[in-house]
Amino acid sequence: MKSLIEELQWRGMIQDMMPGTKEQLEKELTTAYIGFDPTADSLHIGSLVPIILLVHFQKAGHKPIALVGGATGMVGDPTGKSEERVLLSEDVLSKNSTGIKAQLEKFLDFDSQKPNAAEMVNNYDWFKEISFLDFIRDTGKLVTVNYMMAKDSVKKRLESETGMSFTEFTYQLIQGYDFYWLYKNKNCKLQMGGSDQWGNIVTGTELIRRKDGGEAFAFTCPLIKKADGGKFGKTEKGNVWLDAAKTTPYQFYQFWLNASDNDAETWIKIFTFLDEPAINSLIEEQKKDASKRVLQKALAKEVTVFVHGETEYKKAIETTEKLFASQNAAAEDLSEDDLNGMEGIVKINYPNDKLQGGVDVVSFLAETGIFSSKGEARKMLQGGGVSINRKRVEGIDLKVDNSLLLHSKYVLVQKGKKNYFLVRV
RNA sequence: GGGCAGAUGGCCGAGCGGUUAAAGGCGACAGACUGUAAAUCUGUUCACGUAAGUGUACGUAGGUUCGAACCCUACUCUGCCCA
Repeated sequence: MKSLIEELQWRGMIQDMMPGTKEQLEKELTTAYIGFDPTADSLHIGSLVPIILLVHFQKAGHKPIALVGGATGMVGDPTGKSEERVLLSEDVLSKNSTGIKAQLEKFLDFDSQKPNAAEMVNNYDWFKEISFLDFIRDTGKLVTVNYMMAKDSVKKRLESETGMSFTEFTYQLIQGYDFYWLYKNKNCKLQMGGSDQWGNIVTGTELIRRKDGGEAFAFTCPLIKKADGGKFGKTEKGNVWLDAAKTTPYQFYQFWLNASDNDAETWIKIFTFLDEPAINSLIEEQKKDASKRVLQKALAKEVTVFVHGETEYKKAIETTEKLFASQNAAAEDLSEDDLNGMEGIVKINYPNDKLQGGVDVVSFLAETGIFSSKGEARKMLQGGGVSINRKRVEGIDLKVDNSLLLHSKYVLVQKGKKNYFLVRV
């Protein structure tokens, strides 16, 4: 049986680790925390890694704490940012914190009967009590500016054109204090986070040592990137969210299914709970015939089920199969139920009477909102990027009228290969 | 308070009186190829318009000029240096 750390190492989820972390975890039930930034009212898949880390942690019998950064969010983490951040208002922050809290509750076990029940905290709760003077006397005094300036996140900004405000400079102290507070009040001895958080985390362990002579531990996981160096978790529509209202389960499923071969191999270890033999055999299979995309399918399945549940996953699969499995099949073969039952693709209503006399494609595409203007629709048509009922629209002279209706009710429009729209008249 | 430098399209970055809706790159979108990959190649990329074109746009406000992203003035913001 592998230890938790060994398991995470095999999955490629550990970048840096403080000495003694493994021993601490083997010694006793340990409490650990990860912070989540309330920069939006929903988490996106970038936050999935820390969530999964917490789940692994809890599964291994330790106690996870999810910290929502109500206070730190007010300051703004300068890490990885080349420019000063715009401050969020208190309203927005509290709304975001609430949204994030609700999502986290789905993934961790908060059953307070258990000794390792998960807990959720908001650092605003303790920071609101602390006065500025108290903070600089009790905490600021313990850390030298020299120490703080040596951090990468600070160094980079000092060298940059835009500089850095005092507010952001203090960020690491605020986050460091969080760790100290949790150590003191919740016996939390471990902080995890993305590797960009290393500097902030270490400030925390230093504070614990200097304020209290205590010993605390930390490890970080690598930041996820695509193999081609692109940003992870972005699609043509922007972020991939965990909230089904923002990113439908179908779109969510598609995101993972579209992972490149290289990415799929890395990601399946990180984002799923499949064990080593299972993953290895999938990788084997993938190597034999990459075109089957077994890795992508397994990855997409596991993650979709984890986030949205079995039922939504099944619907996503159904829609996927209808749209992609038999791509040569005529759109006319899709039954009315098929069309209507496709969850997650964009559905648009269009007034029937407009169609009676026939509408030119360009206006049709613009008026349905599939394209934001006629000019844009035309450009895409001329580039050959639009299909109606699975047939490429050649030229821009096509009239859309009743004869194109499937089941006298629907028009299936594709923008590019993967973006489907169902227009109902 | 004083001096210096700078502010250009989603980002980076050229332009320094007319041929500039503004080179080049990145990113994004689409096409070809394929496996709903990756890499590569091609096209598009301010808005509206079939087009000709029109409207906006080079920090903000004025000015000089037939004509200004480009020259002048003031202001705002940012960085650097000095006090």
